[in-house]
Amino acid sequence: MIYTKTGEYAIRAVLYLARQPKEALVMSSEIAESEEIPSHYLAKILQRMAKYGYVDSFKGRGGGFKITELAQRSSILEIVERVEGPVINLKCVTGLKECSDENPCPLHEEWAELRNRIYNLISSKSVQEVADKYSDTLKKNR
Amino acid sequence: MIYTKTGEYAIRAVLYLARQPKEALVMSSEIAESEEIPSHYLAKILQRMAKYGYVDSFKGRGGGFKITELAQRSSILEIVERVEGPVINLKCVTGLKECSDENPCPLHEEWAELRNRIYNLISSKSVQEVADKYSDTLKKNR
DNA sequence: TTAATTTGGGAGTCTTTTGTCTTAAATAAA
DNA sequence: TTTATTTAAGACAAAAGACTCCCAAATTAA
Ligand code: SF4
Ligand code: SF4
Repeated sequence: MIYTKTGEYAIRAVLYLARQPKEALVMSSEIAESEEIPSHYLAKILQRMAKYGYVDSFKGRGGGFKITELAQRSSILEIVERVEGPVINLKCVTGLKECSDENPCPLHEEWAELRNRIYNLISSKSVQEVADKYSDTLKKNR
Repeated sequence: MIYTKTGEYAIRAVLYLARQPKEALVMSSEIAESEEIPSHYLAKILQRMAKYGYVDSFKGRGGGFKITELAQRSSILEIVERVEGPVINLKCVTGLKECSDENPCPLHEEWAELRNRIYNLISSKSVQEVADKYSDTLKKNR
């Protein structure tokens, strides 16, 4: 992955929630089972996501999580960056020391383009858009 | 980075060696200093690279390392994979669970293309080609 | 032969990430 | 009210990655 497990779990969870019927509450354990994520670990992540305002949480019997509007209109990149710390590891393929746009290694030109496109790929669409289109293909292939 | 520090250090070291005059020996400590890599840590990596046949090593005063032909004609990807274990983490931007070419998430099509291009970027050129072109730009900008 | 230098090899530490466990708080149902 | 359920919180454990240190082996120079 381009980001860490924690970030990946966060995205998978939030996309799972985005695919649920409106206002439906889903338990942490259900998400963990469906997405095959370590249950307690995911619970922690969801806890933090609740603080960040990406999910709403409800305790007690019948409780669970649901996605917020904030998360629905956020991009995948935004959520990942919030959850797993400052920036994403998208700097360089080689990580050479002496380099910049003026002093580029032979891979830089193509890499810079790819890096931009990746960045764009995960920041230009909202979570809800991605989730909806995904639901569609899941339905079609049934 | 797309790969780990260890892999990055290995590549930087081998590219450094590739830029040296033919048959020149360079001490581990010199590479470490130039490339700003923790000295003892790099020593370990070079040790392993010697086993893999990517560098030749010579002990004692006047000793050091030099790149082998194997490394010169290898790709960056090949060396990284050898040094830091099985495969590179280039699987997916989202890491969704239910997905394949038949059941793709909305990002898959573009991602698959980008993934291929990244793969290609670091596997199609030899270390020596990259190093030579890099030396050129370093010279020009002087 | 002795001393200095440089890599080889292995043990060990520190940090970050990942994952587990236990208990408390809130809520809902019995 | 009591019990069951579900999230909140925090301590803890395990694993991986990054980095350090020490001493042995080889080689060169004095
Ligand atoms: S020049 Fe660009 S591609 Fe090359 S090492 Fe620097 S940032 Fe990476
Ligand atoms: S469909 Fe493709 S892009 Fe989407 S999660 Fe699967 S592998 Fe990744």
